[in-house]
Amino acid sequence: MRKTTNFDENDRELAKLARLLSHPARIAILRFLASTDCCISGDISNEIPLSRTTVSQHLNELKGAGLITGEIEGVRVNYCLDSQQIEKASASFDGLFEILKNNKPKQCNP
Amino acid sequence: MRKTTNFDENDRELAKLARLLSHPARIAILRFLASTDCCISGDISNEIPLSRTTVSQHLNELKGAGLITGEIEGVRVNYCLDSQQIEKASASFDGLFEILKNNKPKQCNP
DNA sequence: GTTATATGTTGCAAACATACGACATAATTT
DNA sequence: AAATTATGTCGTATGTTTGCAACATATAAC
Repeated sequence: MRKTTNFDENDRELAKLARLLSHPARIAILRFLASTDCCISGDISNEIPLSRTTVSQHLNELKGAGLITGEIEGVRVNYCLDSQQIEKASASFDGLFEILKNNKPKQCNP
Repeated sequence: MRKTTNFDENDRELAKLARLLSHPARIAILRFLASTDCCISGDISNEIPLSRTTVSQHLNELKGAGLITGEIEGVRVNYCLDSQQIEKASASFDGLFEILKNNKPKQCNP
């Protein structure tokens, strides 16, 4: 059914990135990681109004895409933003919006 | 099941916006609209490797969110980017990435 | 070595998204 | 008014995401 293969490689990449941001929990997680001056592991679960299991899954998706890293440290896991990947993601969105903003006035609404 | 209600209003709005960009067809549609100097209606379907029905649905989602407008003109419909909404969306993403980029170096990877 | 703590994994159900054929509508052309 | 063209809507099939409880693992504390 899903026919994403037929699309432009860049569009597909950006779509994947956008999907990561398409859930408020994942946005909240990213913001939380940016706000703490130390990388906190399970405390994320306390900040997010979802079960630990579900938060863990969201963390995994973010990690899978490379936006965050998770360093095991004894029993704990320290999650961090991957600044480079964040930068790349940011640039991708910028690239799209640059194109979208440069659309000329059209004949249909003069 | 879906518990998005418990989240920050801004995060929820941004998530909705991100969801729109989470499918390559919708990104392609937006880019196509930005690239044509006249707003074309069903020609979008020819540009997108999906059935007319499916493209119509994607157009509807984009219209529902206000990112594009669709002016009926006889038998045809002229779709256009809504520059103001695009600008707003762009600013929302910028706002998030601004926060994410300003994360200080953490103790966990010194 | 047992207990407590922190975390990850599995399996399942509900909700949501995607894709399309078939039908409906409505303006234009013939 | 019949045929054509452009578009939208409905129903339905299937795929994907979200959410959680229950179980598994593994370090640390006692």
